[in-house]
Amino acid sequence: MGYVPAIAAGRRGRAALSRCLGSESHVMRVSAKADYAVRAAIELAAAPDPPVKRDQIAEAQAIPVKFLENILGEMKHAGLVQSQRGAEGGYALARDPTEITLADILRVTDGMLASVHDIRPQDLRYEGLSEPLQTVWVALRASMRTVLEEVTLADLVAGRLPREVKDLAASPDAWNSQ
Amino acid sequence: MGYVPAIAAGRRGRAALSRCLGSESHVMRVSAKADYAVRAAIELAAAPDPPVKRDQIAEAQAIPVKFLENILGEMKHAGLVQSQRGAEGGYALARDPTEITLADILRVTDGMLASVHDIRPQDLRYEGLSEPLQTVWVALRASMRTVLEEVTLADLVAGRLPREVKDLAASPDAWNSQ
DNA sequence: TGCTTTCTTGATTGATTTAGTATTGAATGC
DNA sequence: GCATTCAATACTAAATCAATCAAGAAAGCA
Repeated sequence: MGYVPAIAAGRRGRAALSRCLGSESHVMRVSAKADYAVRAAIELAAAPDPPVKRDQIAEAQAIPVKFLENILGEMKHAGLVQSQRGAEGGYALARDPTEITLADILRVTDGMLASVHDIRPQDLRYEGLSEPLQTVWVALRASMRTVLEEVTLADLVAGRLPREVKDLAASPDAWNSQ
Repeated sequence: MGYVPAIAAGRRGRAALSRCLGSESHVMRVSAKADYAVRAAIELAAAPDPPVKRDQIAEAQAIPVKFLENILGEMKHAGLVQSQRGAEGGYALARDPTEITLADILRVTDGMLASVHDIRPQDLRYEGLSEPLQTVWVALRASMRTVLEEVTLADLVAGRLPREVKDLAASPDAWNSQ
C-alpha cells in the first residue's frame, strides 16, 4: 500500500543522482565552536603544569585566539573551567578529567544535544501517522549518548576509548562514505 | 595532571548554572525540512490509493504547501518519489516502503548524516593530543546509523519499530531532560 | 605607584543557512 | 480549451556561525 511500482508506466525513470554540492544542514553537526571547545579542554586536561595561557592553547590546537576567548568564557560560566588573571594566569579544568565527558562540553557550546525543529525529542507532539516518529528521535538521541556520555577527557588524553566506542568505530562501514 | 582542584584557592567557585536561553546549534539537529520530508514520506507510504496530491499531504501533516513542494521536488530528484501531473496526479513512493530508511530520506534533505566543522568524520585530520577525537566522531556517526539505517517507512506506518530502536528508547534516561 | 601580562565583557561583522513565499511555466485528462 | 496538478527558479526575512574589535579589570612585579 502506498507504493506504485511505476507511476503511469514511468518510461524515463532515470537515476538523476545529481545532488550537486551545496552544504546544507547535516543531521549531526559538530560546530567549529564545539570542536574547538573539546580540543581546548583536551589541552587543559593534558597540561603538566596548569594554568595554561589562552595563547598557548590557541597555538597548540590552531584555534583563532579571540574565538577561543569566547569559548573559554562560556566554559568558565558553565563551571567546566577555572581561570586566573595576571602574569602567571591562564585556564585550568575545574573538575577532574575523568569527571568531564564529551556530552558535558557539547551541552555548553551547543545547548541541547538533540532537537527536531528546535524542539527536544521528548517535547514533540506528533499526531496520527507520524506518531511513532517521536520514539525514533528519542532512540536516536539515546544512541548518541551511548558515545558522548561515556568518553571522558581522561580517556582522550590517554588515547584509551571505552570498549563500546571502539566497537562502534570498528563496525563494518563506520569509516565509509556517508 | 591538567587539573588543579582549586586554582588560586578558588574562594568563589559558584555554580553559575546560568545558560540562559538562546537557541544555538545542537549537535543533532533534525531540521523542519527533514522532519517534513519524513512525515510526507510516511503519508505516501500509508496511502491506500496513490498518487496523493500535494495539498492532501500538506493538510494531513500540517506542512506549508509551497515548502512541501520544494521538498517533494528534491525527493523526486533523488529517486525516492515519483510524480504525475494533471487532474489525477500527485506523488507516490518510487520504491517499496520496506526499502526506504530514515537515513535515505535525511541524506536527501540534509546532505551527509554527520559532519564536524563541515568535514566528514573520516576526512578529519587531527594532530597531536586531539588525534583520538576522530575515532569518537566516527563512532558517534556509527551509533546514529544503528537507528537511522534500520527504521524503514514500512516500520513507521505499521507502528512496529526494530527491537534495537525500542530498546534504546526504553533505556533509563532516554526520555529525560537533555 | 606604575607597568605589563593576562583574562572579561559585550558589541559588531559578513557570509551562510533556514524556513518560507511568489511567479511563471509545463503536463495531463476531460 | 480549460481546470487541475506538478515543476523550476528566484526571492526574502530572520537567524545563526565563525570570527573580530575594543575597552576594561585583576594579578603580579619593579
